[in-house]
Amino acid sequence: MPPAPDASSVNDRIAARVRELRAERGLSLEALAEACGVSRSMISLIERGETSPTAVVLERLATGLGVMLASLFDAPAAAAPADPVSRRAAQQAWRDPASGYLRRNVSPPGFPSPIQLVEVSFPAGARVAYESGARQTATHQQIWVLQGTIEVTLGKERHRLATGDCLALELDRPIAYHNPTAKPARYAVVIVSLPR
Amino acid sequence: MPPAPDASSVNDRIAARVRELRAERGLSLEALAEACGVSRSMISLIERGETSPTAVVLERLATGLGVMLASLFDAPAAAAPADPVSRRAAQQAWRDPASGYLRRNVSPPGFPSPIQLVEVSFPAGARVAYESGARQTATHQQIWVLQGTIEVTLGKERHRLATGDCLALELDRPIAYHNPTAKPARYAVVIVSLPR
DNA sequence: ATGAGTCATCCATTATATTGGATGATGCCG
DNA sequence: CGGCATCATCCAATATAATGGATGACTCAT
Repeated sequence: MPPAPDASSVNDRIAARVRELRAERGLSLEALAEACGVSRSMISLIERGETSPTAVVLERLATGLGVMLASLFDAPAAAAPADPVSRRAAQQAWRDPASGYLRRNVSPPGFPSPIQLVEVSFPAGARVAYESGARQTATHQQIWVLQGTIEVTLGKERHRLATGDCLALELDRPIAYHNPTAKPARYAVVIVSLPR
Repeated sequence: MPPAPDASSVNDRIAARVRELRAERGLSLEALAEACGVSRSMISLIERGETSPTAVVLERLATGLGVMLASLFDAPAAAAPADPVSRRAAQQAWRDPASGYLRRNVSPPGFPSPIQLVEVSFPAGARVAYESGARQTATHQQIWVLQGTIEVTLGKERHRLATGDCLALELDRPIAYHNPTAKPARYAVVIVSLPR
């Protein structure tokens, strides 16, 4: 196996990650070797990026370190979390001029989280529709009705949701919201975007 | 490297995945070998699960197949989506005998979604605490107060949340909930677990 | 100063990953 | 039918992953 132009990058990524994980757990090479059934010497070589571990060794390391195998290729985490709390008074709200619905972003805006939580107040009779578009990420949503009744149409599937009901979906088709009643409704949308 | 009890599983997972990906792209071993700079023979061995490829080989395969390295370990996709809607009446609720709080699982139970949505009704003065424990996944949460006031203590950080406020966190420390008021509170917990 | 313990790296050996050429099976065409 | 092309697997040689013991650096206690 001749050295490849990218060899140093994947082995170096693994090296940095294993060092990081071992340090976090306060383990010596010996202790980790016992925990995962890979020799001290091999772990040392891996941590210095001087070898390219096989899949079996990777899996053993992951198991011994208590992480998913895929995460051994992850870059180190960034620092300095932002404010984890968003106060209602500071939450950004936006009213759609066409339908009159009010959309409030509930989640703290600067905090690194895969979760986006949105509260929507939806007038009687209101209707709004979105094309989904092609995405590089998988967008998962759950729509939870807090008050009133709405209809959600995903592609050709229509769901009528009463207070407390919840619809889970992956956003891969056009989606439309409708309040078919004479009273306003309120609902929460939980949005999580994941790489495919 | 003696054969490990789990050796066949990771190598077999990779084998199935590479075969699947190559077939989808209609490539011969020769064509794939040229695309990714790994020998035909080696790809054949990998696809039959007869070897454990190193990280450098894995990365080359991923690049040549146009997928993320981590996805080479993926199991084949499951089928048959479940009911995407959960009705309030069918949602499982559970009352904690010690503190009296009521916990309702809002999310549709069988639908494959990374999101878990839970509604909690929390009596006046109630207090509940959890140790976080070591985890193989990163658990992200957002706690949104729907009614009343609660205090959430994450490790040594205490947050007082009023109606409409939202706290985002990663669950990596002990966490405690407290209702310091004379009125009941209600809050939603959005939980997303991601592989590390 | 000396001895013991801990830790990471070096060293020589073994195991196996990785390769390019050879081989056998299959299908197509004249 | 024979010849050719394509394809996956076999084979022997080379490269390197993976190991356990040895070694050197460092810290601490006497």
